[in-house]
Amino acid sequence: MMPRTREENERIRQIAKENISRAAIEVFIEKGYHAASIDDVARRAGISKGLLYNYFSGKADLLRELILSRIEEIVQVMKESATKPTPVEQLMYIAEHALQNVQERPSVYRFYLHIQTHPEADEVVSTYSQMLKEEMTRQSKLQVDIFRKMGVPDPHLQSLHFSTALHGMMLMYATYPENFPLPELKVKMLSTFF
Amino acid sequence: MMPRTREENERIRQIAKENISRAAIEVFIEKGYHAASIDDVARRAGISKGLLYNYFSGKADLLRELILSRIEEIVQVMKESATKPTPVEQLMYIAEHALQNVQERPSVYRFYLHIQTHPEADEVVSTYSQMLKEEMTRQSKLQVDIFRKMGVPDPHLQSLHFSTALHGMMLMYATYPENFPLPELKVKMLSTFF
DNA sequence: GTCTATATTTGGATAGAC
DNA sequence: GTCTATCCAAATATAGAC
Repeated sequence: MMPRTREENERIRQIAKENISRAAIEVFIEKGYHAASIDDVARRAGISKGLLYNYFSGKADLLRELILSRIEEIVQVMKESATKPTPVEQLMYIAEHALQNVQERPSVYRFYLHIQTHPEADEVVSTYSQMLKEEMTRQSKLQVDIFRKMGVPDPHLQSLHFSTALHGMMLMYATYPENFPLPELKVKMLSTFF
Repeated sequence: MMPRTREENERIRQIAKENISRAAIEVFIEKGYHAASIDDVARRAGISKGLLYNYFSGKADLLRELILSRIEEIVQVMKESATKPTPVEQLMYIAEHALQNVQERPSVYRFYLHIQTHPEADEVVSTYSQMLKEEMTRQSKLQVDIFRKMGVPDPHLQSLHFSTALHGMMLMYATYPENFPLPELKVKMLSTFF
């Protein structure tokens, strides 16, 4: 039997890591970051607690991984939106994506909102939550540019107004998924902007 | 020396309880419910851990107290709004109060949002968070009635639209207090409704 | 009423066998 | 690579002295 190459080993290790990450977000969503134990995550991933430490240095490291992939996701969406031809289409893309996302997986949005509202004094969580916040600030600057290209009077204020409406909807839907008519509200909201 | 009456004792006990509750919300806001320890709360209240158990049956009981007082606050505001003569004034009162509240104490709003986004599987927190959610649902029904009195075409949808905008602003301000021009956005938002 | 000391539990992290 | 057994720290809760 051929010995495995270094790359092959690396790939296998990567798959194992992703399996654990997936288990982690499931468990964190269900029980919350603090209430979830390493053992919960390991069991969900189908491995032992000891082995988990072979892949992650601890619970904080698991959270870090999830936050980084969330950031990746956000950056990706903004990049995709930039490929659209007109500013309005770009903004529509951002809104559609955000709302579709929360509609499909409200608990995921809930989780990151939960993390974002974590008190700053919690060193572990707040470090990573800070990174997420900074990325969103960066992306919101890009959004201001889009409004600027549209030629509205006060692009900065208009952009914040847009984000406010969007996040309001996401928050409401994530909190009351069963009673919130997202499609109707979406139409109502977008029609006030475009 | 006169022996203290039962009422007097009760009053003293009540003051002690309130002191602990105050300490609890301070500590919970700073460290988060899970990360905060009973000992943290006791120290903040200036008493020993043992004594705290004389007043509260545990950490969950402390949270319960805080949630109940938050619910009390919400009910109070809605009652006050009902004394205003016209529907528009009632809604303005609700909005003004909510925004003033988040502006004065963003961390308090943050804390309750953090609690509200807590996963349902956490039996302790979710029981009380559920109570808060139910009260907000109750109050939102009252708000629909106000819009109905205004005679708008779809009071239910319009009321949700209003709440969405309001909560969006509160969320944005609580998340980015330094960069969010609340007064300007408030004017912008209210002008689209009235 | 109040505190100190202690019992108990939980869970993060490590060591060592296989 | 993987698991089991164990260590250790932290935190809840209680008991008992003052």
